[in-house]
Amino acid sequence: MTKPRFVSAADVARLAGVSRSAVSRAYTPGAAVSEAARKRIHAAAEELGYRVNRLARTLHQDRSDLVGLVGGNFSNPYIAAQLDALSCALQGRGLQCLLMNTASAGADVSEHLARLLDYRVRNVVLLSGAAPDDLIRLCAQNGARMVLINRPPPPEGTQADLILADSARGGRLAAERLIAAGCRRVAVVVSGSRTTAKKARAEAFCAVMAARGVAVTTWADGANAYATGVEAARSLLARPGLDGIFGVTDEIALGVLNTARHELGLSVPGDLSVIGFDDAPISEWSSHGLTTIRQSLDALTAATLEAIDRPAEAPPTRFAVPVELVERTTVA
Amino acid sequence: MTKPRFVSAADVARLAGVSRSAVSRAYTPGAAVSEAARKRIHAAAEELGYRVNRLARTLHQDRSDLVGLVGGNFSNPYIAAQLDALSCALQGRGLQCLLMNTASAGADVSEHLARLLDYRVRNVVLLSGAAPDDLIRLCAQNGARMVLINRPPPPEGTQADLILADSARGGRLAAERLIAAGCRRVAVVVSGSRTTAKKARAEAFCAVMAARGVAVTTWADGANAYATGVEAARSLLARPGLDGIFGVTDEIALGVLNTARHELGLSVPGDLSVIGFDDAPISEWSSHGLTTIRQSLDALTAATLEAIDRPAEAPPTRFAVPVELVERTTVA
DNA sequence: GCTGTCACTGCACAGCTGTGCAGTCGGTGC
DNA sequence: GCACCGACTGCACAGCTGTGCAGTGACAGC
Repeated sequence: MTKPRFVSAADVARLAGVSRSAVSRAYTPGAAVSEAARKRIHAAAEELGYRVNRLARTLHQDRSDLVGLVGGNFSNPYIAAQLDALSCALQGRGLQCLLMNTASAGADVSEHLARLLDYRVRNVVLLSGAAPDDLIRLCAQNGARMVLINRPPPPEGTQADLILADSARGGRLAAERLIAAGCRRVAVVVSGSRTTAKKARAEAFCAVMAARGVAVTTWADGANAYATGVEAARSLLARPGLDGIFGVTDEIALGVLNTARHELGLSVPGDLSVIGFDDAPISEWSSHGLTTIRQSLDALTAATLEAIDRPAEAPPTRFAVPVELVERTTVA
Repeated sequence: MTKPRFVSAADVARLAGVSRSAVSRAYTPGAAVSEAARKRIHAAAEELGYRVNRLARTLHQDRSDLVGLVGGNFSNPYIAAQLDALSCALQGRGLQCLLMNTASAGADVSEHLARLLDYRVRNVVLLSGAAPDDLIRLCAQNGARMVLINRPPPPEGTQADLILADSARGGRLAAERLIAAGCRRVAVVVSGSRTTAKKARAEAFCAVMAARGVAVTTWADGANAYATGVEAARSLLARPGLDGIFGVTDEIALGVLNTARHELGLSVPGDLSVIGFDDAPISEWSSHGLTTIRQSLDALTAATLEAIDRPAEAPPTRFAVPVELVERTTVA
């Protein structure tokens, strides 16, 4: 038995008794093929299980149908929701998603990411993690438009679309809400590897608090993960005094919330108010009811699509994703 | 300004003053190139931002480096965890993940899935959703090995590796645990679109209950989602009587759990015991503490890798993923 | 100086598709 | 019968890479 191979247009042409060009044309809308030939070709293709090789087709065009989706931890609830929404939307546009998990890259994230270019992706979308400068350069040199979601803006003059939730406004909303709840000693929890977006959320929060004369403790350590929130809560709440905590991410905030409630026996929002940022699907669950700053997933997805639709040579743009306070039950 | 294009080996050859073959060889380990030429070529490539085009390279080989990952809802916590682990593992093997979200396909899931073959994926891995017969045939005809994770086994004789958690044993473990807790009137919640795996979990559960003379109510409706658990709980617990519920998936079980506790004011496990299946990361969170049947993610990932490593012409295999009871706090 | 060896090097082709261009063939109008 | 037109059709090449094969040059051995 011969080793199974992919069926090619030549195989179909042989079976249908036409030239290979005819096969190609039978799959190109608007191309000149007789109805009879098209029917014979489709029948032969069906029999053999033929599918047009998009890889070879890409050689002819200047861009492929592939979009590189880069993320660090796809099990983060908000990232997962983004991934779900984005992959749906992209496929609706006839594009395919090439996934890239940076967690598997050891030291050389940069080399790992560059591998996306090996597949001639037409776009690279960064959902999390930083964008190494050489990757941005590489994308520009190859005409692959790059989209950064809530990532630090690249150095001046480099090509990359930015999609940014209004972190500063979000941070202010969170601060004002805690103040309205009567909090007088608060903390903000950021992950150690703080992206600009997360830093901006924290800084805007601190600025408002400073203006109102409220003392802020900053906890910055660990990954952007649930465990970080747990650790932060244990450490920050070891001694009483704190009455409000802002988790710079829902996942962190949920770690804080659960630890406060179930491990330390605090009443939220009775003893402590907790507020997050993102509005991940699970934040709404009745086990959490997390008050949080929502960055609209729809707006974020729409902006990404718009950025991707722009031609490769168009100048980079900046999209603003609106932010709003979602009242639930973790703030007094 | 000319339209930016991908840099090709010819461009590099021109700049480095060598033939295009030399460029190709400079990126092929073990090929005959002088050290001097290799250095010049790498320098030129670096300057231009050249990357080997894997799409074109694939034309020469009989398989690509692409693995198709198919799922229905990537924001399901367990699916997301699978995706995270799998993408990491595959990339460690030098393979890339082509994502396929079946949620974006309307009626023609089959056509949507077949599009994966357009990219000459070397494997198709189904994380959720059913495998249409024609897709299985298509994969076989093109020599792309197919891997089904907890999916219904395809018709006799078709080529597909099966990775199956021991659903029956899991269902039995769940039943026995509820019986040990003293439950006398129980329910099982399955989604409407029940896969064989989920059906098998429910059936094994029911069989044990029947053998012990315990009445079982079956709730089968809606998607495999949190909302299904919520609805089921509202409906099933409208009148008192039930003292144990088995959610065929952690996400469903969490919907039941949260609704019982926070909406209906029941004490779990005081008034009601709840048990799930999967052991998703969030089940462990102190806000839930869900007792559940764990299907080892490590074993599942390892089995998938093993299946993928097998040559295309090797006969299909069946991998068993062990299952174990994880005791937490939702069963008396 | 001649020959053989060895390390490279480049040509040419394969691998699969899309497409410009020229050619075929039937049909129509006169 | 002839010119013309329109609808197809196939050839040949482009697009990018990997590789067999022949060729080139240096160099050692005699």
